[in-house]
Amino acid sequence: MKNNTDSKEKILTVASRLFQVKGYNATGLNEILKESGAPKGSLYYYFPDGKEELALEAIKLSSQFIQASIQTALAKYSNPIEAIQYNIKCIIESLEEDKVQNVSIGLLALETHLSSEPLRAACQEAFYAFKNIYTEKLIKNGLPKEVAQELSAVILAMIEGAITISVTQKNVADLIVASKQIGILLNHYFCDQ
Amino acid sequence: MKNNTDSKEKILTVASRLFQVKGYNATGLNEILKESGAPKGSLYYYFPDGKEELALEAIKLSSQFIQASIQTALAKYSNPIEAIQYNIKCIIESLEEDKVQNVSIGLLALETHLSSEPLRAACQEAFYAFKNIYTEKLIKNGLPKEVAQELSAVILAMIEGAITISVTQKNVADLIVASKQIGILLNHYFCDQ
DNA sequence: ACAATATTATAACGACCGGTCTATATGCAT
DNA sequence: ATGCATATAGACCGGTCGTTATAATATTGT
Repeated sequence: MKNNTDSKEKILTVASRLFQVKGYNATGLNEILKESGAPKGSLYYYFPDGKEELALEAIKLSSQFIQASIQTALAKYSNPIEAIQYNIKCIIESLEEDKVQNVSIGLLALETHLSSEPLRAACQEAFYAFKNIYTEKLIKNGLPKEVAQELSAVILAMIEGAITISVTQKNVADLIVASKQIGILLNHYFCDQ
Repeated sequence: MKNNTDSKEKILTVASRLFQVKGYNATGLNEILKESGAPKGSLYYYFPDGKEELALEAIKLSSQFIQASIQTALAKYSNPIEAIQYNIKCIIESLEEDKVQNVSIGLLALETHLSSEPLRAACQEAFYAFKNIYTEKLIKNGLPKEVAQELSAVILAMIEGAITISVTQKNVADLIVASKQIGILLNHYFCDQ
């Protein structure tokens, strides 16, 4: 029998967004159901292990969207500095439109790393995947692998941190500064080659 | 009547730690009371506006401790690069001892920025204060004010982001890398003077 | 049409939540 | 000792939480 309804997808889509924006602990299952219009029986039918299982799949879905965003942005320019700065520009635009969706899993990572090993591991994997996209872009432009890996760790950390501070301050100033300084730091590596 | 017991302080100290580590929404008042040994009546006696008021004071207390840590670390060396790297080294040591306490308010900031304006504003103020400590160190070492402000925004973002990723990965590799690259970035500014 | 499977629907449950309230205890000054 | 102000103690409340259970309904294939 084929799945002919959308309940699973609706639940997952709403959960993915709410978990990213409000966090795991501040998002209730009833809230997800209300917003998705799905029946409660379906939630446990599709996610029999409950909230944690739903969150695990939501993190994976979020990670895929974020990866796609990073990839799309990085593909816009062959120059890695421009590409990464464009990637940050896209994040800035999202935040300015009050869309905190699919730009960060930082909140989920911070709130679950001690309370749920499966969720921590999923966030770790997501961060690893994000870093890898930056790494590949840098390698493709001539940086040695170890340097590329270091720099992508720095880029991701700076973006995550700048998002945290920017949403708190309700302005994107720190992301703009981060973008500029990432450019200066990367320039140091590329122009010294 | 003099306060001859420590209930207010105990509540606040436990709350400060638990809110930082587990977050606001995952920490229940009954948990704070249990751990602090304080009576529930005292909680509402000292914090009549409830959980949010407690969290507000907890954020301020956390901020003071973090500021003190940054200041102590930065005072260890006159050279700002060494000082900031020492500051990060202290954070690394805390994380390695499984002490996520008084190193970051990132979790609190991310989970409350949309749900509580007083808490968001308190976190904003805290971030501003942290940045200011770095800014002053950089100015004292000859950087123009605007540059110093940009760089401290970057330093704080990188530290916050690297903490997020490090606790998720359960290793401090990204903080170590962040420390090194902050050195390289700052070197670019100081050696170009 | 029927059987098997998938999905829905929803009441109920125990646990926990933040907050309220009132009686009592404590501390201090007179 | 008494009275007043401060602080404690803990029962209670209505609400929400995540989960379970079960019956009903929908869907699909033969």
